[in-house]
Amino acid sequence: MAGVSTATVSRALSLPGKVSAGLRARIQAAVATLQYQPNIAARMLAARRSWTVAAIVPTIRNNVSASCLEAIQARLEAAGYTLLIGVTGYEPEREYQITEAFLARGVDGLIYTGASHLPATYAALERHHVPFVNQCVFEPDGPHPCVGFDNREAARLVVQHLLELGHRRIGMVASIQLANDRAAGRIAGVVETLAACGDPGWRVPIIEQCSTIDGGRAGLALLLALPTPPSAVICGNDILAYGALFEARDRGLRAASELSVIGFGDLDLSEQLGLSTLHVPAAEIGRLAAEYLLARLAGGAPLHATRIEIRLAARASTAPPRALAVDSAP
Amino acid sequence: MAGVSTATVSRALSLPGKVSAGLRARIQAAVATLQYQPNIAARMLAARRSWTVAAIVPTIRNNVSASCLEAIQARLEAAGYTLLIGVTGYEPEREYQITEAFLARGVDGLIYTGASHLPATYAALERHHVPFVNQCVFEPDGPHPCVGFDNREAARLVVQHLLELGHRRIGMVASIQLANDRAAGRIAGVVETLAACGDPGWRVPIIEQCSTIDGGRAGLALLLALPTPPSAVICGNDILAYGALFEARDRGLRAASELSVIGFGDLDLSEQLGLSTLHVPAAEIGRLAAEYLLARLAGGAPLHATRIEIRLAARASTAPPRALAVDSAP
DNA sequence: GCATCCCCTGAAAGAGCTTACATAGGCGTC
DNA sequence: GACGCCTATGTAAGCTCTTTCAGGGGATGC
Repeated sequence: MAGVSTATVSRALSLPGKVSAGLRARIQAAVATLQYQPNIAARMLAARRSWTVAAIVPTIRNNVSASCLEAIQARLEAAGYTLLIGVTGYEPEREYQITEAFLARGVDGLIYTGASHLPATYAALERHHVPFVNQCVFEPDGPHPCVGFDNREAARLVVQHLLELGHRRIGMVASIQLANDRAAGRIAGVVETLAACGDPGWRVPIIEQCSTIDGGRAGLALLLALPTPPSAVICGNDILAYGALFEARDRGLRAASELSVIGFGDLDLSEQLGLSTLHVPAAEIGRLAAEYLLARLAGGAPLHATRIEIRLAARASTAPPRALAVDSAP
Repeated sequence: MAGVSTATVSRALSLPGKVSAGLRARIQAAVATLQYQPNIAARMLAARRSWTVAAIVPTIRNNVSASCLEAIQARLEAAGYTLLIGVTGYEPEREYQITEAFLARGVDGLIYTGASHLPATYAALERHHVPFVNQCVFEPDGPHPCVGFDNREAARLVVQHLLELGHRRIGMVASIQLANDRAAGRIAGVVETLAACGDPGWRVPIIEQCSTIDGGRAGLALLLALPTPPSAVICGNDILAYGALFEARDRGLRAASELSVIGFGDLDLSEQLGLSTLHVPAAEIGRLAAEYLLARLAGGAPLHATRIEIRLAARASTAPPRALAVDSAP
């Protein structure tokens, strides 16, 4: 209709700079009147490029994941890419299957959460020569590109907050650390910091639970049943912390001075519930992860590891333990 | 490698029944040793079928959406389809763009939330002859297939619950009804039911707010600033209800007898927060929406409209209003 | 004024699969 | 025993784009 070859149309659409202005206008007019839309399958086949990137996350049931995904999507779309989302449910085997499925679909890049993936997953990535990035972890010395923060260091911040408030008997309700390096990092951070700066006589009790409200409740219940229950509880994430908070409330432990609870992640509701927590800038992580991949896809060699600043959001759920609070009264 | 033609391989892979057992085994062995993976782009191009279905939702920031999506994904995967997710942020124009993008990608079917979409969106769907279904609405007489419940009827259930508790002064914090037929349906249901069964002297105040915690807080604040503030507040969804609950708490309105709040949706946290709400079986809706599409894709003519049963979850946030509570005391 | 070079465009060859159609056996039937 | 039909497999023609390569035409330089 524009009186040109298909080659020129193809160029006008994907490399507008390579076609003269007159032709480009004619082609665009024709495209508009014909409502022409390129067949993406044919484009993928011919160009060996899908303009598709996949993000594989353990869950979409929390705002941190959602923010992350939204940020990734926004950045990717601006660059003309489509986002595919995979949800593993924290199962490495499932993650591998999803990886294979996406690779078969010809995704141009992948974004993972955490750095601990099945060897088969890494092998598949290697075999297809597809770039990827691990988000929510920071391992500058590791072999894989990443965007995030050091979970041990984050845990240290949390512990120090509690130590400064005067807590000595500190417990933890962690999420299952098997196949979850972020959970493992947080546990390690708590243990290390307490070993270095805490009461030498205190062996920190750690309960691993599924990341649900009920998991948090059960975890706290177990901690409170100990002969010497802790005065402060660190939770592996905010969902567990909500559970702990609700369980404490139901047991009549209302004030933070009776039991301090601190979380990890800073979900939307955490501020409203007065939960002290480690704030994670999810949207920024997502955006930078997408940025990394786009740079790779454009042929660049972006920074291997990007560090994200985190900060502690101290709120009402943490306070000096009762004994101290009394001591320090005038 | 198996000594057969590509046609036979293709058949062995997609229509195993049409190939003899011996060859099938030979081919599968070859596939395994070569780690052969079909090129999906080529398959899409040749078969004019992408084995991809898209779900377009307003947001993924709540558990109802997430449950829905997970259920859709599970059902689709079982049938060999891949799910593409689009997020509109409640913007019809964006929804249209996403639709066009997915259509260009050759999706085989689409799942929408609600039934009010831009004419351009419906036109695009029509033009491509792609089947779709609207979930979370039930309009047996409407022109479009749907899986869900009648939002008016649901609102009626909520109003009746409050009326039965003895509330007469009922207000509403709704989500923005522009371009959101579910919000509009709920508002209409509240107004109608109250007009029919409520106090004739009471004109129900309705505040529309964005579906956020802060929206809920602001909405409640406005209602409480009225000359005759309501004794019970219906919220368009649970997020708004959380906001209302927090605002009420911060104002010292602790008991449901001072101010009853009821939501819509029944998110994970609602039970913990003691929020009365209309329970929506999100996973079932998602599963059935996927089921509908799969049936269409298989050439069938499934039910045009599927009704989902809903129920009211009465919890601590609703109670008889104070005056009545006192009256009914012995 | 002619040669050189560069820019723009077109022709044509794939990219890797599916599927309609052709073909070759195998079997049942009369 | 021959004919016909059915099933299993092969042949080859697409599906719709991208991209290499070649060529034409205009501008530039000497």
